Amino acid sequence: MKVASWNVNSVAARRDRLLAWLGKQQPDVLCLQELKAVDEAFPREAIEALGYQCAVHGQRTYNGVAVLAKSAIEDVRRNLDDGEPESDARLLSVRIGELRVICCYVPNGQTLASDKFSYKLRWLDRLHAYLQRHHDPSEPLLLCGDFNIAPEDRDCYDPEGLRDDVLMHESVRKKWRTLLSFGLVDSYRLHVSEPGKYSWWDYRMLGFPKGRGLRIDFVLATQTLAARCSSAAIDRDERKGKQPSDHAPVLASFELGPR
DNA sequence: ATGGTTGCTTAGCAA
Repeated sequence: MKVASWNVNSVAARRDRLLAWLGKQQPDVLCLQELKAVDEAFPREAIEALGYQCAVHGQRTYNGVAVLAKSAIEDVRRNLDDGEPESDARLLSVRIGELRVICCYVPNGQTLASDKFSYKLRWLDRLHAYLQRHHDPSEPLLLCGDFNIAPEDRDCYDPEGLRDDVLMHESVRKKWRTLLSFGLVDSYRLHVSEPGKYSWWDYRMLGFPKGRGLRIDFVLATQTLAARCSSAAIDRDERKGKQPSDHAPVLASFELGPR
């Protein structure tokens, strides 16, 4: 089973690239973030024509997440479901056979002093509580998405210079460690240990050509799945060429034969 | 050199 996560930065702007990538990579499951489109504007028919089912949680202008799958999607749940007022479409949870897939778009945080940053920290607390409330670490569960966190120095092109960046700050990394303490493993680091592997490069300041990236997109797996993870990759080539997203897709494959 | 890009929505915000 091939799983991928990709922040497309507008599903309308990335429509042709998305369809071409699906046709080429043929993932069994794809989590999308930053649709920047309402449900009605999602290119459902074109994606279904490629053999996928779609669960979409859209929003006008900002945010928006979706899960695509080659087999049946069931029990679709939206948002963090904790009674707090939520205007952002940032979380979508689905069941695909025995597997639970949660697609998330963690708030960026903008600047350390902003209200958006305290919202980010609180949102990560709420996500951890959501996992504890609805799930058990013994389940086959994947948490995929744009976490807007570079967990370690090897995930950043300039760890010293960006120590106080909202993607790097120790307060955010602490939330990351708490989140993974639920019982989640970063599938990419099961297979690749070297630094300099990134999933996002800023459009500004020639970020991609200069290699100024961070690894902030992940396929996280509970131990039962992590034990069956046979490969992981970042499709850096997808960041190249005309009108790319600022994020590259991240991939992980799992051997889920009869047990 | 304190900028720079992209996308959505139309001048300002978010990333």
